[in-house]
Amino acid sequence: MTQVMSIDVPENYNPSEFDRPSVTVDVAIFSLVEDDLRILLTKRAERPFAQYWALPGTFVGINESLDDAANRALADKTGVKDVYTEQLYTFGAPDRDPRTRVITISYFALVPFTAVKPQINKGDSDVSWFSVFDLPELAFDHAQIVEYALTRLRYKLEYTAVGFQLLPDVFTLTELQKAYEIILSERLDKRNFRRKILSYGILEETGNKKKDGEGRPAKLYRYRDDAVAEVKTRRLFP
Amino acid sequence: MTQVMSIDVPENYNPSEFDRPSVTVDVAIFSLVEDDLRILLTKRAERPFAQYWALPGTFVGINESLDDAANRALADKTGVKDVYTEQLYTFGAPDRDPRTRVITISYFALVPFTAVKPQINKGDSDVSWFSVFDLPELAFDHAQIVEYALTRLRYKLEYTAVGFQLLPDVFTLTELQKAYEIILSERLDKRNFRRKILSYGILEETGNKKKDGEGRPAKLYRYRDDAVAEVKTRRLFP
DNA sequence: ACAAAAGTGTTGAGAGTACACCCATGC
DNA sequence: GCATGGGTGTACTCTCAACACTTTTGT
Repeated sequence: MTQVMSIDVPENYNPSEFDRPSVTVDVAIFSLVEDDLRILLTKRAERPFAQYWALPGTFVGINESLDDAANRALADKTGVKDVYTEQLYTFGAPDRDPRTRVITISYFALVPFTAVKPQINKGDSDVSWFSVFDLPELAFDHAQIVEYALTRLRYKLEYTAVGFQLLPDVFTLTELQKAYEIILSERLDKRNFRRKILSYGILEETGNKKKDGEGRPAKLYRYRDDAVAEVKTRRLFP
Repeated sequence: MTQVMSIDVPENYNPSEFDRPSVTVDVAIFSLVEDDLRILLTKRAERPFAQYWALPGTFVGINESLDDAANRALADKTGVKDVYTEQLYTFGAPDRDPRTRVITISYFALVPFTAVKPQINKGDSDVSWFSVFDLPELAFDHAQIVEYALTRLRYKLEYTAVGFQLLPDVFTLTELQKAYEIILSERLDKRNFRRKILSYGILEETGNKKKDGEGRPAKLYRYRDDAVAEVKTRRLFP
């Protein structure tokens, strides 16, 4: 059924020795939706993958950097660019994809929900947000990747202010605290939280106040332009 | 000059879209030699690489896990197995290797120098230890990988007791402290160091004492068997 | 007895945690 | 004027850093 054509390969071609693995990137795209930490999953149209949700991913182009591939996968599903992404870990167990050998470099991305326009592209039958606390069964080893991504996200919150990447451009400290509480699944003390976040020195007041809803209007903050670079340089570990 | 043969490929084959990158692992192998932190480098016999030292590395076999490939590269150069290895980061800039597209998953390894028997294997013209504080010019982006590996190693020392991986099976606390001081390039307080290391609870006394040299004999310690697993689970971050 | 390295405790500073009340606004 | 969420300070605990003398052995 599959039609074929011929190409030239070196005389000493030996599939078992020189076959190359496929290389993909898979991106755990986090966002805050309705007071819940959610992740964007896709379902492929073709069998035999129609039954499992999977992380958005793509093959790495032959002249494309890994970061570019990750950002392309991200933009393809969400329409957003210029958000926080970071390489996580590379998964390469020989049998992780039953079809063929695939090595995948995992990334995580933090996107403000207000910026997202989920898109169903060619090859996908569906794209949807799922709570990380109530995930469906995932394809391949993607459950492991999500767990790793979530652990890393929580860890980063402890010693950086990366949380604001999930919020709109301007936000109140209460909104930021709520984001942290959702991700860490624990209550935080308001005074201690504010002291800690402000001590990082990466937020600045806009001078404006939020005046919807009830109660006293809250000061609006934005993060300094150089905050992203600063957070990224503190990656290390793992 | 190159002879060719033909194989079948799918009809829709499109080199620019489906060509696969090569995938390698490169290993930063650290050891302590003569009160210095050193790293094992190789020089390839073939031109045009005869002029640069490079990290030991290898292609990832089509049915081989990434960890297995890293350990194979390690055993190939040093003869050691079962030492501490950990995946670091994956480097994939399109032009990092001028010959062809190569994505490399970097690892670091900590080996006790007493266990190493450096070996010159096929393809190598030379294998040698170099101080990480005085490196020659390296091939590709290997200088960047070494810098990353060293940063990670130092970071891990701050919150784990991974340093004993560089020492023989049994060692004194003074020897362990010296290892830390060399890696971190700073003096440490003896009492604070001992309190901190022992508080991890991963060392145990052997009951023996070291009786060479002068002065009071020092207690010998070993690390608990489960210490490696414990250190590994604390990887995360970056 | 002396040289040489091992071993051991206490104090002070700073970071992190727990905790309760007043303030500005809309209705 | 009251309901709603915003904003603020202090005391306690624990971790980390600084610091000097005694002990055990070989010669």
